[in-house]
Amino acid sequence: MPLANSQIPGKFQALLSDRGIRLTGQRRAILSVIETAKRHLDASQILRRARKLDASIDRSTVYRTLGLLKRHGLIDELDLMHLEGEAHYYERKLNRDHMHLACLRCGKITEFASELFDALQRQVEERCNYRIAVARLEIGGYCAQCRGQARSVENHLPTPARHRADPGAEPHQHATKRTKGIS
Amino acid sequence: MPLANSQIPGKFQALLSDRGIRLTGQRRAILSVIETAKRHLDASQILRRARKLDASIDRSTVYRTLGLLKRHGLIDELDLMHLEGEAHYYERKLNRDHMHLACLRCGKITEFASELFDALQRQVEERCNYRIAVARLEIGGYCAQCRGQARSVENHLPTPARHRADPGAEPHQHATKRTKGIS
DNA sequence: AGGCAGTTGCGACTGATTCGCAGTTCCTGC
DNA sequence: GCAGGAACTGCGAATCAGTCGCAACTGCCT
Repeated sequence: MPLANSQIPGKFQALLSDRGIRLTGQRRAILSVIETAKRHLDASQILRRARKLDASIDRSTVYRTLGLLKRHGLIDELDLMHLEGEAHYYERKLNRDHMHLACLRCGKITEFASELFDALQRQVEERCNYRIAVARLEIGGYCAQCRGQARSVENHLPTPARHRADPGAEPHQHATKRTKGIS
Repeated sequence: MPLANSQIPGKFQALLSDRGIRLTGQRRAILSVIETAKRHLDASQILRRARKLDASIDRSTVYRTLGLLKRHGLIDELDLMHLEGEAHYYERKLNRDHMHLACLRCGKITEFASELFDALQRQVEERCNYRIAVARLEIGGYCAQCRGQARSVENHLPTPARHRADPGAEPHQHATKRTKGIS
């Protein structure tokens, strides 16, 4: 789910075999699912789609392949503020680091890249004497559309009103719900 | 585990009762554990410590209280790059937002606040028309100490060396190991 | 002091992810 | 092309974090 869709299909395969990693049918299927995804997918969604290409693929293979790609820095793992469940989401790593904004009300995910973010990373490397491998900036908040609508957006805001009990717990969902569970 | 230890003990209690939230013994115990923690704790560690104050406290109470504090914006939830397991870590929210650097080799966590980070958040609010509630910037990389030592830090780096199989999977641990599992 | 809404402990449950193992397959060297 | 072995896979069971329903309990307001 890149900002610019500048990915050469099959690039993953080339990269992996260049590194002496075996290319199996299952891996090819999983890679192609990730490479062609138009939105962030979690492991169970990747499994479901990969099975359309190779019905025998197993859950563990998906997890093992995701681990492999992660270790090789080809994909990024996201939490997307855990808007629904604890699953992780994956996207192919792009040239440009970007952050993810998750609307706590509607669940919409927005991506945003910025020179300031790049500069911040350079500052960290310098000032903290760090070599950055992955930088994950995830923001939870309220999008313009949701702020436009009525209803309490008061959570997280410094509203020291008396006798106001626990604010609403769950985020509303006008975004697409997905079927849960893997396999 | 704040940058500056400028927390007034009992502040949480006051804040909660100000908001009409009932202060039970269990909550007091959990709050005090979080307020006095010198490092990031996950739910099971919080439970273990809270039980020293009130032996009857249950796992679910810890989770429910953490949820409460989160919703009220009194604590932040962190992943710390999932260096060990999938548990979340918690820290009391401070005035100043800061990022967390996790060394992928030794597991050390470093905190860092920066005007650039603040500026970046302002930019996001403006350019994306967003109201930010939580901003979580987590960085995985290699600290100076670990880079000083030998051994492959090549993961994640663009090293298209031929015939190099899967890079080492697990991060080494010279940081304190913890016992896993809750209750 | 009394009452009850808000909390709690318990035990069962779910969903995500991992693991050991035995069978299979890709890739290399011949 | 083909054999051999390391790398990979599917399977089933296990683990682990976190959640839930329910009946008993208790702060806190009046």
